[in-house]
Amino acid sequence: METQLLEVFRTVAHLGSITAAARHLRFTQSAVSRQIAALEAEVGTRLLDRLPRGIALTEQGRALLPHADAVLDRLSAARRAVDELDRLDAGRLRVGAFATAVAALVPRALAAFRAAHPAVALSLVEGMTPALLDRLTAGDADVAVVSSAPSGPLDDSRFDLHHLLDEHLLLAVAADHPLAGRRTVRLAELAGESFIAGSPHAERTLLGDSVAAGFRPRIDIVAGEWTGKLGCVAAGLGVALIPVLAARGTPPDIALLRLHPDDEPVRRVYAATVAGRSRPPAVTRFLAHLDQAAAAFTTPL
Amino acid sequence: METQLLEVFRTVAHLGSITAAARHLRFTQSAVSRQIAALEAEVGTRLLDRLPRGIALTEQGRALLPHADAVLDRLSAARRAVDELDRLDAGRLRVGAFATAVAALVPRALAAFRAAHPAVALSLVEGMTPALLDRLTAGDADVAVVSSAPSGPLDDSRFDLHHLLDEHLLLAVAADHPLAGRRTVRLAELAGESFIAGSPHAERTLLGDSVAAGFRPRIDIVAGEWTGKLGCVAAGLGVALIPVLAARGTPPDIALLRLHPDDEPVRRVYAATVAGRSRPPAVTRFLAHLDQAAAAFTTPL
DNA sequence: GGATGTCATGCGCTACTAGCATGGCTGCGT
DNA sequence: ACGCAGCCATGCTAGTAGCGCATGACATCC
Repeated sequence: METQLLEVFRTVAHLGSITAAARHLRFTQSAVSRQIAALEAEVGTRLLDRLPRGIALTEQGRALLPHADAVLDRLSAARRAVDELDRLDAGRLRVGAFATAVAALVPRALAAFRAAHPAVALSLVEGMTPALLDRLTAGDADVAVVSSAPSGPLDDSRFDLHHLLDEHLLLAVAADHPLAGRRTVRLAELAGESFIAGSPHAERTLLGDSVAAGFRPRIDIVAGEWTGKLGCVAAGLGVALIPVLAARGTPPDIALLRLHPDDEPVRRVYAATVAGRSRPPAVTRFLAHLDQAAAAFTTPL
Repeated sequence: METQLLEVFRTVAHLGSITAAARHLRFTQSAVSRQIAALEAEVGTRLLDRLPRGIALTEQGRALLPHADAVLDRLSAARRAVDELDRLDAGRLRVGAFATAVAALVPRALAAFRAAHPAVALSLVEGMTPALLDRLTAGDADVAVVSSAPSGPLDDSRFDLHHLLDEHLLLAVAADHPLAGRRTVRLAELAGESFIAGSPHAERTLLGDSVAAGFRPRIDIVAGEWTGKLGCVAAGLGVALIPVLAARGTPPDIALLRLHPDDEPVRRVYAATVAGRSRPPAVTRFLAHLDQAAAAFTTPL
């Protein structure tokens, strides 16, 4: 029972005439007549009584009509559903992101996205890069904002990596620190400084890469949150490295210096999607907003 | 969006593979591949991600799938509905019949019909022949059991008349009446009898036709119901004509005589349906039961 | 690294279906 | 009362859509 036959049948039933239905559907009368005949042959019964003036539904025709209506209505609903998805008038977007990205980059992109496509349901999960990638492959997230270092290159061929930005590291020092007036600084100059880091083991901190190059920071204070680190820095307890992405709204008692390019560990930030799978429209669109948000973090310094 | 495409799409989605779906649907892989491509072209989006091992639904595919399921399910429901109607596993039968037919003929036919097709909803309306025919044309009844005389020939070309029987008239006399032992009687012999009839005007009674032939019955008692008439007859108040159809379960104090064929007014009983319209399956089947029931009223005398 | 699975696609053929024309039928209007 | 106009069915023809048979590209598994 092809839908066109049902469409024709519905029109004929509604207009009460094969000829009228043919005109309405831009067919010839013969075509419609034959389509009705085909439908009747398929269901094995007469659906219409041919009267001298038009047609009338038989019992079976009356039984079929509401089903035909329902089928055709659902069909257009199906089309609408897919179209809405394409036009981002519906659907969802499940984003995963690592902690620092949730500080500003991802929220800004999400805000811009929601302003443009308010009908799309958003969700955001913070997590570590490996966990985020697991979510991706499990189908629990549509896109994950992840970073490459220090956990090693994540060029796993199972993911499409859309490069967003290279995250620069800033050195936070107290506003009255001798280095506070400088624009850039070299690691070597910091040999005597006390570092406030996320882990007592230098290898697991933002300086992990530099350790291999021979630089061993002195870590006296361990703090997990950026706000805590900055508080220690402001109090003159030491210096800290913070990624640009986390350096939003730095208080005035803190000065931020850029590291010399040669000393800077490379932390590449990507938006990852599952390789081989086509990106849902919401993801494609969201990537553009991510790009825009990322641009705001690469130019200012 | 033709239903075959949806069927193919559903199978592919369910089996996770175009090749598997092709096997399942008895198509070649190329055919299925092309049908999916056609569906995708029609909705304007990719519905499947082609993976090295089978396929996976895209966001749009996931959105379409439940609709496809619903459409196909409804489609088979439609087919079932029509089939049930044809097999008399559903539907309704609305019968109209004149008063005497409701006494026994129609109830017996209905009972037999219901025994054979319990799923069909039955309804029965009693009425006069013209009103019944109006119900038919108005579409409020499916079949009407009507009688031709005395209201004149009803060969209106708007109806298909299925002849059921010629209703014979019986003369009811008291068991101790002089005529009680006879098998047949002529009208001329009844000139002196007192008639119990439905109307004081002989023209409007069952003898209406005979009036034209010169027979004028003496009507002393008017009774509308057959039971009332028979009561009067049994009490020796007179004689009465009753149609065979109403002579069911006659009490023992009544004797029934047949009129001489030449004196008998012809009352032809038909099952009428609207001309030009195909008969619903229930009606066709019911006519057979009516024929059977009618046979029981023609043979016994 | 060959073998085997996946899906896409060019090619030829068939079969469906649309249009055109005609014919039969019925009811309307003159 | 009779022709006419409208309705639907159908024989015929042409275009095309869709199938199967190949083959090709690609990735995985043994």
